[in-house]
Amino acid sequence: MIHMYEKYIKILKDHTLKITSPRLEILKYLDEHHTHPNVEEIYKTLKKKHPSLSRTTVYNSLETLKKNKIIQSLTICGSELRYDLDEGLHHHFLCTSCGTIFDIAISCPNMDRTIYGGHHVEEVQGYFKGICKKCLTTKKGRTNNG
Amino acid sequence: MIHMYEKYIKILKDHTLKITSPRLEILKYLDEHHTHPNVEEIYKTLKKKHPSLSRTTVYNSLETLKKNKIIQSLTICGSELRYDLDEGLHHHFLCTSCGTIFDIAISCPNMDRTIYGGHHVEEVQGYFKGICKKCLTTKKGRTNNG
DNA sequence: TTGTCTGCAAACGTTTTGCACGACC
DNA sequence: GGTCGTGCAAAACGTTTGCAGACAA
Repeated sequence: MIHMYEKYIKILKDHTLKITSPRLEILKYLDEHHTHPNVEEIYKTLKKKHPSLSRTTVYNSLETLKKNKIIQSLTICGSELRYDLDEGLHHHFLCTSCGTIFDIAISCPNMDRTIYGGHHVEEVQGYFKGICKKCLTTKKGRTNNG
Repeated sequence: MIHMYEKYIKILKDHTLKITSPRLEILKYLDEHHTHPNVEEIYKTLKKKHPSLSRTTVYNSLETLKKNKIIQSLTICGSELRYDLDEGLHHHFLCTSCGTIFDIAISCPNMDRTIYGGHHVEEVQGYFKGICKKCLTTKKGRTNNG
């Protein structure tokens, strides 16, 4: 795989963004890890390969990618921002037992409307909290990411 | 009105919580201001009447009320926490032009289910972003709370 | 070469913590 | 008298800013 970054280079080019190492790495990371990581997770992981990487750059790059609608951010329960590839309308489920965040592909007619009660809706985010399937069956009272 | 706090005293009693001045004032404030205020707004307003009030107490009281499902917290776009009386399922619309947060009483069949994809859903939050009715008609490009 | 991106250090705003005092059953 | 709530100060946390030097186009 000589061109493992080709896909991400194309995405950046399509948005007329400059091709930089941090942007490619972050994009690759989010493409390969659909775990809705926060800044710290992204930073720590990429820092291993690229020791010169700074937290500021991670923040900057995420902001740039977000503005270009390549990625999206989400926050559940007022915790830190988490990031996700922006791949169409989907919602998020947070398991309060294991801390995992799942994507939920929900089709809800009311949530697709662009006008609601006279307001023009541009963005929709749905957050669900509860106990995930896995934790329900194992019945282990685990706390966060266990 | 000798007993303007009676309503809030009852709520606290019903939850076997101690009746304290900060709790009553915060509850009263949220009941009278459905503007989804943040901690600073609540603190600054109540501080005028009760100069000895501390920010810590506001945080503590909000946390207690939240744990007892009397109020709920919300955060749109990763900004600070905002608070709201917990009055059944409703969602929130943030106007990116004037910064106002509206309640949206939406009835979406998929969002009322307690089991979704095998996961047990305990809480649902829907966030909508866009331009509100008022800003659409006045067409004034205002930025935040103007 | 020019404008943008990176990376460091410091600042910032929000929230949490540790602790002593005070109120209430 | 013991438990719980309050209020102060300090710390922690996630994020933003200012700036100098590096890099992509």
